[in-house]
Amino acid sequence: MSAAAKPRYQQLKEMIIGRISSGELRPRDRVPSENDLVEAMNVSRMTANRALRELTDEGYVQRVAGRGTFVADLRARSHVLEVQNIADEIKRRGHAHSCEVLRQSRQHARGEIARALHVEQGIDVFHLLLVHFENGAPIQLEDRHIVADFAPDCLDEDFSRVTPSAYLTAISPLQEAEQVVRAAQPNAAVRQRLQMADGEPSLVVLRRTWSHGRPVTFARLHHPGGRYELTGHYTPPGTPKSMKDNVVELEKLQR
Amino acid sequence: MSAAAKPRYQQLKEMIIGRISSGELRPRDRVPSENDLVEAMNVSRMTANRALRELTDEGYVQRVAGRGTFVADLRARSHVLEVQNIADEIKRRGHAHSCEVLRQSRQHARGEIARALHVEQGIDVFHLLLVHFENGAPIQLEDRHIVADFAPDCLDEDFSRVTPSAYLTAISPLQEAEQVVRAAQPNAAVRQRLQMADGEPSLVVLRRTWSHGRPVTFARLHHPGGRYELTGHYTPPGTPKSMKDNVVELEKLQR
DNA sequence: TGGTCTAGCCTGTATATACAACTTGGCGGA
DNA sequence: TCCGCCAAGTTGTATATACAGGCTAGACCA
Repeated sequence: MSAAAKPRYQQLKEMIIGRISSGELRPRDRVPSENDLVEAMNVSRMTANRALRELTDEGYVQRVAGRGTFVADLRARSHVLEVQNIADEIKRRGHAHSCEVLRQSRQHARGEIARALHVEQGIDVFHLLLVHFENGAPIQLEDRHIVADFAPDCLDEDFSRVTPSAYLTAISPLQEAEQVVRAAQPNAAVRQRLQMADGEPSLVVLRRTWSHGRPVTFARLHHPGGRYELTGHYTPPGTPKSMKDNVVELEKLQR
Repeated sequence: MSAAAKPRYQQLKEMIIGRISSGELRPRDRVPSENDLVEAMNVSRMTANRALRELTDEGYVQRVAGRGTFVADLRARSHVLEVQNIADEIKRRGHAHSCEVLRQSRQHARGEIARALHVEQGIDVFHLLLVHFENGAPIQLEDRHIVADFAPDCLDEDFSRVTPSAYLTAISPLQEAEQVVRAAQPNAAVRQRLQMADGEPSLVVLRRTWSHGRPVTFARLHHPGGRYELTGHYTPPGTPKSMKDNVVELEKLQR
């Protein structure tokens, strides 16, 4: 295994990402300044600057000239995850989110679930089934399996208060995600849970999430086609900040 | 308008992006080396290095120690656009792409189209309607409007050979894109064009694309729910390249 | 002719230094 | 007390310099 000497700026970045991931540094906490790093890590200021600047570009921290460097809000880097947390999305629209837990149990992984999570048949997994409501109307049926040893206390959690997504990212930051979006005809159970009209299609998102190099959770998210849509916005890298502000303006106009 | 002095590394980046956008520099062409820029632009090598390094991070160029800096293949930066070009996506799967042009006309923008493109009612736009086939099966109905003065020679183009997406990015690189994904029941016309079964839902992507700060095209892309799905993969920024290779492995395993 | 080796160019990284602009807190004067 | 101003700390940028390591073409030798 190549323990090849990594560049020092990369070492600095990984050290800081590690302290954020571990929870030692929390959003809005102060990150060591360039001069702190110069003294503590015995590097030049340009090297410290490069590390912090790249972390800024990557969304981990925010920097303000004259004030310092701070851990970014999770929201600020949510573009990586897009629709990560339905509750946040609903609140962002200024609506009320509520949630009903239908199932919260321990199971043995079988078939599709075992394959999706890359685990042996029969390994312990938790199964969650819950419905999310926006202003009282069902908007998402979340059918999620979680590798048991990743979240041992999963059965004790009250998921009507904290969404599984928020719970999981609190345990360990999501590192990779893969998702598939498709349109489908819901079966009777899904249609009933989501109070969907006859013939109304559903938008299904299958999402698998990795942490520390292994899949830890696999979710099937069903949404009523008439009440839900996925939105995305792409800005190419390298766009000066001033132009990005214009884009936000355009988005507002669109609404 | 603030002609505020931009940083010199940013000026360098924009100069090079401009030369790529204009077609003066084409994929695989050589980009001026750091020392070239030092002499030609009268900057220090570190400044030239920063400009080229950031262009590398952003996918515009590729650098090889000992050889030089080269314009990246368009494919290499496609992650920004995701499903940008259906033809490329089909070819990547090793399948045959073909396309039938149903309409290619000049119109006056009205209602929804005018609003989506941020133009006055009655402004000239081009309307394209075409069906894309994967191995002979219809996979996408593309209903696209293009601001006329952005692509004046649009009516002369043979879109059965070059997709509108490729045509548009050749005129000027896409700068921002916004998209909405929803599941819907197709109307009879769409269902017939895509040879969809009764009751089969469609996956609809609405995509609006900006260039130079203004919307230039608005597309409605209908797909048969049973034959098409959107996939996405997210890796957090700052992941060392070695780990990204692992992710690719996982993707392959998944297939 | 064919193989080897080296000079020269290129990127990648690291350091020391400098100046500008911004923010905050505290000091001092009105 | 309140206002203004300045010093210290911080980021943002730019330069000059240095060394390591990859790559290539052409010189050189057998």
